Amino acid sequence: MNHLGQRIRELREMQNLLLRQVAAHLEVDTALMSKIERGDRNASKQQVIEIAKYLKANEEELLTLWLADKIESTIVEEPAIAYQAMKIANKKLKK
Amino acid sequence: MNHLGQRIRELREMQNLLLRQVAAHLEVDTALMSKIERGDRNASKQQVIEIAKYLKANEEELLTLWLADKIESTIVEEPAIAYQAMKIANKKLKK
DNA sequence: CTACATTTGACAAATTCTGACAAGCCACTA
DNA sequence: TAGTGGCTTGTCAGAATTTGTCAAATGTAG
Repeated sequence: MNHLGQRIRELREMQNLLLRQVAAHLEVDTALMSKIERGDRNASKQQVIEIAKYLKANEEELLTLWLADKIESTIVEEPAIAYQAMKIANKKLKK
Repeated sequence: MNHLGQRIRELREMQNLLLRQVAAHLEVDTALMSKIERGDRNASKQQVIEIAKYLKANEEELLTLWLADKIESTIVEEPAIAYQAMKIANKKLKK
């Protein structure tokens, strides 16, 4: 369960591309690319940008999913207080 | 700028306690306690719980601030997309 | 079976985090 | 002025986590 990976896989399969091809453009192992799509590993910001480029996807969309995944992994262990904490974080954001 | 540290300092000073005393109860160096209050270092969850105990504070309140700080440090580098990402993360939370 | 794509586990290298220590700063007071 | 007490800061080693690769396993279509 991973927003970014799911979306990447969707985009990749829509274009009939192989993991190997995307991985080659990132200059990483296919195994790593597989893990990124499956949510076993996080992509770096730069990798997300490269993926967007290669898949002709909207960079901001993918980065947003990437950030959402990071936020989720931050709060996942504390579901009971996550909502309140997000409210506080959000308040700071508005400044 | 750090929610948890500010609150801890507030609580500590209201009770006229020294950094040294709180640090002793956590069994850490005073320097580390100073950094936690100033936001230079993150406290662990267990440390937050111990601090709440020692300062007779509401544990959930402090943990919420602690989590808010973690969320903030996740989004701080990406303010432009943070709001949208939080919305996505929040949606997942509701399930 | 073969060929190819993907997944998985294990690992070393790289990076980040943790807490301690020592030195420094500041305010107060003898 | 020197001394004291509380807090802050920089640096460091060890611990913990993350990163990407490799090799082997699994899946899938002819």
